[in-house]
Amino acid sequence: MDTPLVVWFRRDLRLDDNPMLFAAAASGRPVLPVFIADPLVMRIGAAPRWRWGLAVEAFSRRLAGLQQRLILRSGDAAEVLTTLARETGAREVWWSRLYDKDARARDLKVETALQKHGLKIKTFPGHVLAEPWEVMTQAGDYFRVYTPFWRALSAREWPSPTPAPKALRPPAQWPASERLEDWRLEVGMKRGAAVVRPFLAVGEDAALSRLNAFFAGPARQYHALRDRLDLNATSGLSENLTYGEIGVRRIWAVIQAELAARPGDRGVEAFAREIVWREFAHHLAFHSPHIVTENWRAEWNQFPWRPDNADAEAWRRGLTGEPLVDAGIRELWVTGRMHNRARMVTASYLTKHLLTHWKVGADFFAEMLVDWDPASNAMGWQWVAGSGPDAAPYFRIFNPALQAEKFDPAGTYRRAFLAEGQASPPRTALAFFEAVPRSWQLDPTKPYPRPLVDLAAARERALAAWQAGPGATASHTAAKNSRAFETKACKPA
DNA sequence: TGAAATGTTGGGGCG
DNA sequence: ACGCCCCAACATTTC
Repeated sequence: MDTPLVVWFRRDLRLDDNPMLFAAAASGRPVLPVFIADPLVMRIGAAPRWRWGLAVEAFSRRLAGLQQRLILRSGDAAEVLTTLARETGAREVWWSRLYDKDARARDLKVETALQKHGLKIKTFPGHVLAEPWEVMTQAGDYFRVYTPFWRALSAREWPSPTPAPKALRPPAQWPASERLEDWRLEVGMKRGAAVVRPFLAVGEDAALSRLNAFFAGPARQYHALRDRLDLNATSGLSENLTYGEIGVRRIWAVIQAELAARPGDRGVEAFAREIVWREFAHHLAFHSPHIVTENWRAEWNQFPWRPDNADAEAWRRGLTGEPLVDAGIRELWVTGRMHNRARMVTASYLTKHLLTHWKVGADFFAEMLVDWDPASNAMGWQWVAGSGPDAAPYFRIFNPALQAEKFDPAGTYRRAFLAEGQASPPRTALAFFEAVPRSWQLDPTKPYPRPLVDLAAARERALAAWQAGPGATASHTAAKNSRAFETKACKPA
């Protein structure tokens, strides 16, 4: 068999810890790497689409180091792959599996179409540590609560990362490639691209540097400091994981090595739990694909969420008048990302204080986040909203003022992103005004907006809505009632 | 990976 | 010296 293998890259733009590429190298056959600008790439949000292009560019260079190329094509994936196979004589197409609804629907369509043309398909793991069907309850069901999921997953060993291939056999002839610039992936970013670009760490080398820097520094203190908005205590790897510039098995291997050297290290353990939250999101997206578009818990379908509205627009613009909320949103405009704690606070504010549907917020994040991932984004929003997995037996409403006191005690984070009222605002705070559309006519010297809502009153409103709906049927209420009933019924007369 | 209400404790002021 | 009150700080309970 000397026909070339088509290896279709999507969210696995790396050489290291890439089981598909490792197998392709081991096969000894000519390898034809391809990236396709199909609707799943072209129809995502502006920021992730742009960032994906940067990942493709970096990965092309990496392949060039192996005297290889990344063929670029655009169009329907099934058609592109069929054409490419016809042009090159390839009889086999490989890819790394993805698990969210849209990707699976696309991949299934591609598989069917290619098989019709007599092409062989082979798919590989690598995007997650454990395949979604590998971590199940005793009863054979999928986990709906994080802690038992964590216990089940972390108790087991998972495949080691494969090394980067030293060589990849090129095909006898290179098929034509489109030019990345012609895809205009940056077009939706407008003024944002220049502002956000300096905050990115693009490509496999940058990702590995981040991993090393994290374990050389913040990892030890991660358990204590990861929630602090005013410190750089996180790994920043979400941006790279999204496009597969680093593999989770590589990260897991480093975690295990660190834990072997320092058993019970609380910082490293806490980091492992965050990595497993990502696993949880992907597994949920596989087992309950509706999580991306529908309330994960059906009892939330009657909740009086407001559709998109003027308050939500103020939220998107970082103009709610609630300092921590606006700081978070402006961090997103300026850096393309947001600290996880700020994501929770801004999401809680939109869904509770502004009583706006989580999908409005999830859509905005999908447009803006360079680390946007359908599974993580959906799970995160639904978790905060209350309609998702791992719900607490009470209505979780973050108080932005209290969260600011706890996680930004000196106001450093807020000052970093809120220019108004500062004599000489930091660059990051001013950058927000360069990133947003001019048509908004924002001006850093104008006064900071007054609060959109009274926190206490908005809290009461949300609480009342919950008690009238999901809270009335929540399991804890039922359990409490039945306990009370039992007590009465069982008490001797 | 919540917040507020409620309960407990202990120190200090003061009669 | 003592009891009482107040309140902050912390812990626990409740939603």
